[in-house]
Amino acid sequence: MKSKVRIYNQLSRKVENFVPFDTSEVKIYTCGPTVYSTPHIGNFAAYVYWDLLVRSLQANGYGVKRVLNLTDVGHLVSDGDDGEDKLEKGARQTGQTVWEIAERYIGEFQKDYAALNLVQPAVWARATDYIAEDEQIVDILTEKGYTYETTDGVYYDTSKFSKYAEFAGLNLDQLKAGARVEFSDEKRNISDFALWKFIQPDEKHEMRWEYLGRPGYPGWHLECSTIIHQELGETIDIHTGGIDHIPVHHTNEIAQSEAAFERQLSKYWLHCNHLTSEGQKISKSLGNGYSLNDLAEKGYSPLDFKMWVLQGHYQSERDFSITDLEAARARRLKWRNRIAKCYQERSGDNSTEEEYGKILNAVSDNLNSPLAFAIIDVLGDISLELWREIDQLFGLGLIDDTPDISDAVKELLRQRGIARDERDFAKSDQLRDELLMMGVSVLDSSEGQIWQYAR
RNA sequence: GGCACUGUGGCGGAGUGGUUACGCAGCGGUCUGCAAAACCGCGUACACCGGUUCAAUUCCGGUCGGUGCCUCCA
Repeated sequence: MKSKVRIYNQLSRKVENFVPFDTSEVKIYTCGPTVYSTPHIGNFAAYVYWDLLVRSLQANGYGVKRVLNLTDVGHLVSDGDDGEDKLEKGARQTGQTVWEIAERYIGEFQKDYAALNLVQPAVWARATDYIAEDEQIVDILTEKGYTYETTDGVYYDTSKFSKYAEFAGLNLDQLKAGARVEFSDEKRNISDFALWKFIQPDEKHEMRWEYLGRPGYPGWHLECSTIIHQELGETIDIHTGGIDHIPVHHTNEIAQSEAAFERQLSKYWLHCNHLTSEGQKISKSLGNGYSLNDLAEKGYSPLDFKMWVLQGHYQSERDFSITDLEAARARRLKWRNRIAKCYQERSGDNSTEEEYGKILNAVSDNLNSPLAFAIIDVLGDISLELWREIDQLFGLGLIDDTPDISDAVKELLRQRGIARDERDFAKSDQLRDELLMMGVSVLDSSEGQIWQYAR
């Protein structure tokens, strides 16, 4: 009944058998959002994929302790001097404080997170709650000789970390050739990054902490190293994030943590690919991309969107479109109406534990939910029990959204049945319309009436 | 410029050295007061050119195309 879990590991660039340090507590860290704008479908696709990771591990009997961070510290828009802090910018535009901005978007994010029926992490870690620990890590790195100071901050000297380029397969010599941004003259190496930023006397920056005798704030890679160390320890099982994090953010995280603690940061690294939206790249700076709210206005539930996400694979490039969302919605409705059929005891149950095993097998093989869905599609009549397990595995809210119909609706159906038996079609059609208004469609089969959800 | 990924039928999307993926949409049929659903059937996909092989969509090489990262981003 349990399956062998296999996942792609960026470290080896291969699909590997998953062997955790402790099966009762698999430690997972997920890079969370920067909370300065309304999250879009591209952001959420990532959390849907990682939700499937957590659920598939749980379905295979593993205990999971996952930490998800919330980047509520503003960071520069770019690495250059012209950058503006994202949170500070949002605050300036709305007249709110940066703290209010962070609070607002954390609320939005967590609301959508729940609407997508995503498994709650053990810890929601806010970057600003870990400033003292950030400073400790900078101190450790400084003691070990990995840092140097410039006029604008404390930098990490990447030339001191010999395997810096390994993780992403970087060609450091070639980086500069195609770089589109000017780098500070004070940096010793092109790939060096700020661990801590100083706030200049003329600089407006609401979020500030006193460190090294002057006001400043942490660099944007530091919080993940800090939070992992505080909440999960020196080595974790799985680190997840977006594909964009490989060359910079995760590379820097490894450099920080492994230099400071001299232990491997994570055994497995998973990255999801990005979404485009109707042919166009989604990015925060372009401001495109639907929010879950936008989809709701078009009549699609968050779980329709989740269905769409899970119809594809986390490592492939996906293009989101409303047409495809419609296909996902139709498929989900079809599944829900197979559940509705269970309430009506119309058929025998063909499902077995072995069939659930096939589904779990597919998902356990590097999160192949598209294959799992195909198995479900052709399974025929499934018991309510098996639907519960499927629901548990994917978190699609199939059963919650498909309750048995009320006694009042059942009574209307009964009346329609009588009218039809009496060949009073005017009345039966009228009752059918009435039921449809209530979201229930009635079909006449050779064995009598069948009801389904119309939406 | 460097590195990485990718090219499957109308759309989406798995997978495989030789056998139906699957979903949506479409067409035909069964059923039916009508409608719908369900069920059955259909369309003859694997960018191109070579190579390996008894056999390639599936392996190898090349060509062409698409995308991402190197700047915030999942």
